[in-house]
Amino acid sequence: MPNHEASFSLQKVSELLRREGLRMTKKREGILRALFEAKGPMTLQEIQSAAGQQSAATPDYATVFRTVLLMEKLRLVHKVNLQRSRSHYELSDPHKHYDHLVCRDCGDVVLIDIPCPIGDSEKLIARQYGFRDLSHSLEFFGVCSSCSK
Amino acid sequence: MPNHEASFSLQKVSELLRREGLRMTKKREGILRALFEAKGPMTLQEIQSAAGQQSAATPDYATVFRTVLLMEKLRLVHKVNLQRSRSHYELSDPHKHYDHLVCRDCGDVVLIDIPCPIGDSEKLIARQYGFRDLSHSLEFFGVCSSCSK
DNA sequence: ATACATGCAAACATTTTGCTTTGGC
DNA sequence: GCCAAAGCAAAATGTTTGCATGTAT
Repeated sequence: MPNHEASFSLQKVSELLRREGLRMTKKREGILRALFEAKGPMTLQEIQSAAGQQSAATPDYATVFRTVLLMEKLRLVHKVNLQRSRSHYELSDPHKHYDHLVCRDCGDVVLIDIPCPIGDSEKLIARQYGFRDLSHSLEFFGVCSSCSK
Repeated sequence: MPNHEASFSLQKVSELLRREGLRMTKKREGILRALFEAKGPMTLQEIQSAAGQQSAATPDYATVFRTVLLMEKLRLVHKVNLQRSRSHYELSDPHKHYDHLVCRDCGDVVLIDIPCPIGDSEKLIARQYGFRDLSHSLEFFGVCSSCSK
């Protein structure tokens, strides 16, 4: 059984950082673990407190901010648009592509793992508009069943 | 030739407001015109200054904020996720569905009018997850040709 | 006359930065 | 020991609100 995790693990991130002359620290490890175990997109605050439970010491907010920024630059993490005041982040694990379904009323977020209807469009658009290195972000908004009552 | 604009005009918005006991004012008209004539998603600041050019007096920022908020509640306007610090807004004209292609480097936004591959998924998802009243937001990110050089 | 709409200024939330100290290699 | 990372606190940015004033009906 192929282990997809293996291609996107702390190990790998560690190596990636090394190659850039950067370091894998306890704090970064905690932050990454938090993201690995996330049930859905997280705010910086949520990442911070989840990271705190991973290892004893809760990282400073600025540390979380800068680490997530770094991961974003390395394209290991990306923002998710949930139409809220704070940003939410998620791992860019190529083996887990999730789109999101958000309740406009209570804000609940459901991960939907539909066979992504976008992959083909992506190539087409890249060619047509001369863009390269495409990715996309797809969110659905609606009213969930509890809020419909 | 059917006039699609007719179903989504100042007139119509005016009536909609009336029905809610609200008013169509000069300022609101300017703000709406700015949105009608938008070349792409706009920030509140951009809306403010474009509205100022529509009519002589530039509306206060708070007025723009509250007007856009109101239009959002009426579902005439929605936020677009461009992964920037400020929010961008766009008319929810049902006859013009645009998805966006954003350059990760220079931030340029291109409107793409592809035959939307999502409509079908929407119904499916609504049924499967018990959500109603679905809409979606789809953005592509990549590097544009100028930035590739 | 009565609300709704606006402007102005202040409050708030969140993100971002500067600088000092700590710690990985 | 050197340089990156972390912590702390302050600044910057963007959004939201309160209240007094203006204006449409």
